[in-house]
Amino acid sequence: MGNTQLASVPEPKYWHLKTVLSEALDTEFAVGEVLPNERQLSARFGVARATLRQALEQLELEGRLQRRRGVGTTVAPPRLGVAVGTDHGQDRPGTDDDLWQPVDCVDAVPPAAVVRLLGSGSGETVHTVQRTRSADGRVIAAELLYVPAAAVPGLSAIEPLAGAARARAVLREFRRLGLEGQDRAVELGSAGAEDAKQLDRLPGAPVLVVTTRHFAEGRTAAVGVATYRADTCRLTFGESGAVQVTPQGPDRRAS
Amino acid sequence: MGNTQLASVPEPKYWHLKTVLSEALDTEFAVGEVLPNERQLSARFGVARATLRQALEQLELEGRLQRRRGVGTTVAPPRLGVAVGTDHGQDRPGTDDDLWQPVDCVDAVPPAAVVRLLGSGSGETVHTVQRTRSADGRVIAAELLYVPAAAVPGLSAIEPLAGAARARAVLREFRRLGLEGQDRAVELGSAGAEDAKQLDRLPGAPVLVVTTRHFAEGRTAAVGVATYRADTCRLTFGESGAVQVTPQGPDRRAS
DNA sequence: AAGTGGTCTAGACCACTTG
DNA sequence: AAGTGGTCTAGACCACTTT
Repeated sequence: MGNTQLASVPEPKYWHLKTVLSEALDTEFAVGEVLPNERQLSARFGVARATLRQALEQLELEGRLQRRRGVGTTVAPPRLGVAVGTDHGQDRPGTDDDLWQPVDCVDAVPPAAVVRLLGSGSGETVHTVQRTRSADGRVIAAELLYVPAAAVPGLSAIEPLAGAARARAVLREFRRLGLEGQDRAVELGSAGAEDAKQLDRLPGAPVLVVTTRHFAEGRTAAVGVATYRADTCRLTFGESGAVQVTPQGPDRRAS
Repeated sequence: MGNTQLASVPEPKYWHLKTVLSEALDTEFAVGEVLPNERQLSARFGVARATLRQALEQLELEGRLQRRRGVGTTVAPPRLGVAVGTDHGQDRPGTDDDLWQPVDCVDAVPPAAVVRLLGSGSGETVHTVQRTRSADGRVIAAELLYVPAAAVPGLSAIEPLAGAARARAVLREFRRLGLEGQDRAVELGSAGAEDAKQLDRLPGAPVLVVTTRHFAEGRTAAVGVATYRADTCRLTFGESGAVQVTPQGPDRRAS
């Protein structure tokens, strides 16, 4: 006998490292400060660079760090609380708020999963509006809003429009509908190539995928698929008045 | 000249691998089926095992795969849609629904972030109720519900209780309050050691952290921090009637 | 005991940003 | 050109589950 605790809990190195770094971040670093580079850190802690990276990846996933190739690793600010309006006028597509910035609009046949949600025909093309949402001058979310042509009949006449102008036109028509409600789902995903570019992240970066169904006239009038940067965003589902963009950190359980 | 596309887009191997595997999963495998082991797969694709693992990790993050040490890698079923009630009677702690299963209850001083949300004193101990939520016989979420002693004054008399019985007592008292509303935030996190055990995952596994503020008598009466398995869960925020446990996959953008 | 995924190493090269 | 993080390799050993 002698050692009961030491051998019986072979905590992975990267896990222990993460804990140590996490505490150091709380006490010895300020937001925005750059950490020593990975080679220096791995040497200092006496581990391989891959192991050190495993710890950094976790901390980045938790929104504690921000890493940029060619630049370095910096201490991330607390996550931004972004309101994903539940039934306030807020999120109704087409409203003049500039939460969302129209980018483009094409007609295409949506992915099978979206077709299923729309309940429309399988080969049908729908207006696909591309929008981005920004905060503090940075893009934090990219959305594809799928609006079946049947839902906005007034549009065919304005055909010639393209790009952002076209997107605005579709949204304007869409706004004419009396929206009856929305329906949301949130899940974890990883950024595709296009999303990654818009979010200024590498492909595969973790994102929170918010799928919204917009109801009008008893049917699903549109489906939105928004991808939020999971590293920098905390999605808030208000209800109690406060239309907040609360920047206060919510919680982190004992590590 | 000659090659413009080939050299200009040096897509990472693991990314390409992920795409190939993803398509194979759609066409050649059934849910629950076990894949060849990592050494075989890496050999078959002519890459190092670490590279293969990078692709598998992403697919697991997206809920397409499930890996268990000592067992193997299997094709995951579509994510489970779990309702995170917005203001339906549903989620009121203490209701007899068995969405949540009381596990334990201790009095302790909560993490700083929770203290901030509660607006209570800093050194104050609060009733900390531990609950788990299951679906299909598996635990999908673990929650710590922080209830300040001041909010449930009727409890001190029943002191001797402990464990799950104590938890039920606190919830019963809490239910007596007239809840006025809730407030939620969702963000990405990684499972701590205790959470991981309850969720049957390894520490560091990705989780969706749902922070709920319960309002009563014009104050924050309790704060819940729930961690949902991000690999298997899709959180739904109903509003349109349907109290669903929709098991249909919502979407996945073109890879 | 055998087979699986999980951790770790030491090194190499690449893509990107910045002076 | 120098410095950063990102990708990739080939191998080793460990922890866990199943037989």
